[in-house]
Amino acid sequence: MTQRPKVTIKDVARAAGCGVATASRVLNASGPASPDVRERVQNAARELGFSFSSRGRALQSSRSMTIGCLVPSLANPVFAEAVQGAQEALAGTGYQLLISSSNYEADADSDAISTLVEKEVDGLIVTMVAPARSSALGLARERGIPVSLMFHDPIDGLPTAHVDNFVAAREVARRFAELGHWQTAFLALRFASSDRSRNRYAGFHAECRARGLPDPTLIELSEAEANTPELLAGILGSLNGVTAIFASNDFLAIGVQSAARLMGRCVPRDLSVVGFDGIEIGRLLEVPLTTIETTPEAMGRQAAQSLLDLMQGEAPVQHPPLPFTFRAGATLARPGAENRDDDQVAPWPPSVPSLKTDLKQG
Amino acid sequence: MTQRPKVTIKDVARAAGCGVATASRVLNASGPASPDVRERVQNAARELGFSFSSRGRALQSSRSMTIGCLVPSLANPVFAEAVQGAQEALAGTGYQLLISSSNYEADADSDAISTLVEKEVDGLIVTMVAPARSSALGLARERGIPVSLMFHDPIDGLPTAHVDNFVAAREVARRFAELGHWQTAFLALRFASSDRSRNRYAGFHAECRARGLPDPTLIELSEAEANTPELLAGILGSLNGVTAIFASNDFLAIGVQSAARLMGRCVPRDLSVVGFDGIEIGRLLEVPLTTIETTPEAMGRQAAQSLLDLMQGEAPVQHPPLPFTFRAGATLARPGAENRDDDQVAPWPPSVPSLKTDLKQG
DNA sequence: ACGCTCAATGGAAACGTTTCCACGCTCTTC
DNA sequence: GAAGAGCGTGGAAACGTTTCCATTGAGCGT
Repeated sequence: MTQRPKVTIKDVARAAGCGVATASRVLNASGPASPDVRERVQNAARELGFSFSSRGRALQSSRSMTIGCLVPSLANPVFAEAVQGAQEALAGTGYQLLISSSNYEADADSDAISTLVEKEVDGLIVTMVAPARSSALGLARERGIPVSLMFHDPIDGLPTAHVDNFVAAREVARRFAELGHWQTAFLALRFASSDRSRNRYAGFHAECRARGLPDPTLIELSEAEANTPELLAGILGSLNGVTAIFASNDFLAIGVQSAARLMGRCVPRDLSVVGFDGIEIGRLLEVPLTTIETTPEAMGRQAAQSLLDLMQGEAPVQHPPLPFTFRAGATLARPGAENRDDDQVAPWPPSVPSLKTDLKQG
Repeated sequence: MTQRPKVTIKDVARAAGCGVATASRVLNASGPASPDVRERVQNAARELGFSFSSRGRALQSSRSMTIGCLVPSLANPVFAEAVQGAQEALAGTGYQLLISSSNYEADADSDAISTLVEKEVDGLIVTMVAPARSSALGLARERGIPVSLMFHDPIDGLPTAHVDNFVAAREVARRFAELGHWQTAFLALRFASSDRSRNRYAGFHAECRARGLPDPTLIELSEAEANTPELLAGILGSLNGVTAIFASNDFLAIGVQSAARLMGRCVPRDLSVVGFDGIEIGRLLEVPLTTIETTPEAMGRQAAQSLLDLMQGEAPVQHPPLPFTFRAGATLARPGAENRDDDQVAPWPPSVPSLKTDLKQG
């Protein structure tokens, strides 16, 4: 409780009977010093309980040893794990993570970037709504702050740690098709603000097309719909003829399972469901979730490592996408024969044809 | 990309043809200034793209506008949500969160605290292995750094945002007893390093005693056992006569469900399970999890608010525990009649009697 | 013995800000 | 008309470090 005034390097120097320059050299092992004075300085520092002020250091060295990290929300375990991964990669390097979250709002994440830049972080690890269009991010880059992305597709000079959503989604379409599913749907939560979700839809859509399947129905859910099985059941009920659903994340997929149960439809006999992300819990369900398994922690680690490289002055290098695996689970099966009969909705209209411009080029 | 040199307040002052003091006053609206010079300074600042250096500011004001936050791991959604809550409470105050995680290791969290203190954070929000015994935390307090805790029980002068684990666990015992359960077990994951888990066991144990039930069997799982349904099933198989299990968190409880399924035992008919935390996913399971629902986000928010108050110089005030609710779910029922018969294990020995010293005083 | 080299050392500037203080000016007031 | 009040202003110190540079003294070769 004794609010003793902060002990500075001057105090140490005085106690050791030498100049501050010498004290600094000794404590940093950054220059010559006689054994004698070295000893005195170290003793003094120990006795006074000296520790460097990173404020003074930051000012003088113009490095804050701090990295800004922006994600949509830590309440989403995918991002939380990524941050954890970044954090682990940074442990031992002396860098600390300054975090910020945007709640999936484009304005908020611009503000957040600006704030982090004003805090003079030495680098940025970012997942945001629209990194390519963010002027705040552009400003940061102009100021020479190294930036690495997570979860996004590569953008010009910005290394990104990502999984290939487009390709992964095509894999899902392939599995659906091979089992004989015909009419499918894609469930999205924040389609407008998530390029991940859009890329997944794009890949899914592309592969369906390529195989001559009708375009998948795109369904954008509100938060309320996603979290309320009853509402979700209502929506699923309106999908006549759809035998397989690709949910843009595992939570949604699990929600679909429970909604289906509510409707008295059996997964996977009456309805197949595939998720995305591969969260742990999906494996433990009574009917384990079929999903694309990704490694958010590895993504965070890679993003942090790329950033470290960048900060070392290396040229930006884009790593290949991180691997994903198709986790078989038990929510995917051939469509039940009875569903084929009431298949009267003939030419399924493409749901979001204008989306093409945003699509990833495979 | 133009690595233009940082523009400082001196540049602004020069451009506006005034002294730095005046420029500072104008830009901070912290003192008098004529409309004329105010105008000139603001224009200059805008044109030069000036923004304050928080380094210089921090050094001068001896406030870093940064708060250190230590949690065991962001991969645990309970902590991630708490951090998110803290973050939200801090949004708009100008404070940023510097995060660190210890991976549930006592040494790591001492190191982390030291690092955060050296970074000269203005305050600390902490969940650690043993806050009462941590010398690093003591050091931080000696230096006059305000500290608030999350998830822990109150300790002398430290405000903590918490839920009353002891009382909540007694509630679980009460429910078990009322339904006629006799032999119960408590499943813990990191018993040694989690006072939360110990308090839950203590409350559970105390209420069982108070009702004349045999002491619950305490089972400490390894990470591997917790995450592998097969191993978990083996352990459950050895629990003769136990009809109800209280798991120290929801993940464990869900694991028990799937292990039980593996063993051909039906939840809740053959085995009742109750979890703790109230994670969202538990609600969406085919058999919704019965659990104690807590509000980690609110905990984070409260911890942040307490810290803000502390930093304003207010005396530490301990808020009452945050509310929890018993979420009914569907994994708890009367014990099946058949289990009562093979009830031959007579006097159940108290499993961890020496634990008493750690118990919370109700 | 003298000058040279080189290691050890400390003073002082610099980093970018805020704030104290003193100075000068204008406007009021007796 | 002079004194005082009060506002606007800028110089300079301070925050804690690192680093440049000059100074000192010892050791060494001739």
